[in-house]
Amino acid sequence: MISTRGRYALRVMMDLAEHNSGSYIPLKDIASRQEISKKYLEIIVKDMVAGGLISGLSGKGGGYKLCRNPEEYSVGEILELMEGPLSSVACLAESTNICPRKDTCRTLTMWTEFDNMVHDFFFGKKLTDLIR
Amino acid sequence: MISTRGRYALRVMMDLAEHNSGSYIPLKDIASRQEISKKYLEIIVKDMVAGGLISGLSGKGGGYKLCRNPEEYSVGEILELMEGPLSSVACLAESTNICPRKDTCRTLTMWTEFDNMVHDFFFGKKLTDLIR
DNA sequence: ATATTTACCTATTATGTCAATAGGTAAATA
DNA sequence: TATTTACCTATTGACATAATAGGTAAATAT
Repeated sequence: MISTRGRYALRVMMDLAEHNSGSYIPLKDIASRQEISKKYLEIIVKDMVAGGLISGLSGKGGGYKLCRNPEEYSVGEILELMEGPLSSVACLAESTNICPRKDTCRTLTMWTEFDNMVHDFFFGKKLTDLIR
Repeated sequence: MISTRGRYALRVMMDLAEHNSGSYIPLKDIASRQEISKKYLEIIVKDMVAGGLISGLSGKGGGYKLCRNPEEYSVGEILELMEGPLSSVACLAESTNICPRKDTCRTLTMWTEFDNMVHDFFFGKKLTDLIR
């Protein structure tokens, strides 16, 4: 299930896309518009900067802004950055995580098929599709 | 992400389907074939009985067996019983959980569309599709 | 220069879930 | 009556979630 990390990140991205004037938007403004604790958003937004989704600038006139055009962001990349791999099962989440049952597993095909479907769905959806 | 509860339940169901002679199969046998802790399986299997997936009989000659033909079980109902609602977000998991933002939420359509896709996928897959 | 604004950093906390383990009771059969 | 089996209650360690708290560094306006 998608947690607040992913959901709030999407809302921050939508907020930034709607106020995409080129200047930086203070987190204070985003937090008050979205009615989310600013302190908690700080943690989330920090990861979004580290992940290359947005850029931050300190000081007066500072804040956050998008790094690219809104249509160039997929929902999938935002969710995956915040939530980790969008995998249905642990053994498909990381290549290092090798299951001893993988050669005989009767469900692996199903999980793989499912994960591909999920991937296509979320990476096909763009940030602009949400704003409409 | 699907936990051991759902994954182990699927394996128990597949095991029962493959040894579906009409008689009861002791959990001891299932646990040793599947190489899963019998003690842990007890918890899982108890919920499967309570949920009407399988029936249990105590005493000698007892154990567990399917209530229906294998092709009459969908993967979705097994997973949903063990994992709870297969919802992507909390506000779609239970009808009692009403979000104050539901009338203005820009992502609700996406989550609904996604959940429908997931539902169709897992309820379309039958237990017999896994055994093949 | 200095005050102000803002991002950024580290730490802590309460609550809950996951994946088990442990030991016992009740039921059914040989 | 002994044995086998399901079924029941309780506990545990590890981890994740959703925050809160207080401080530091950077950039700008005056």
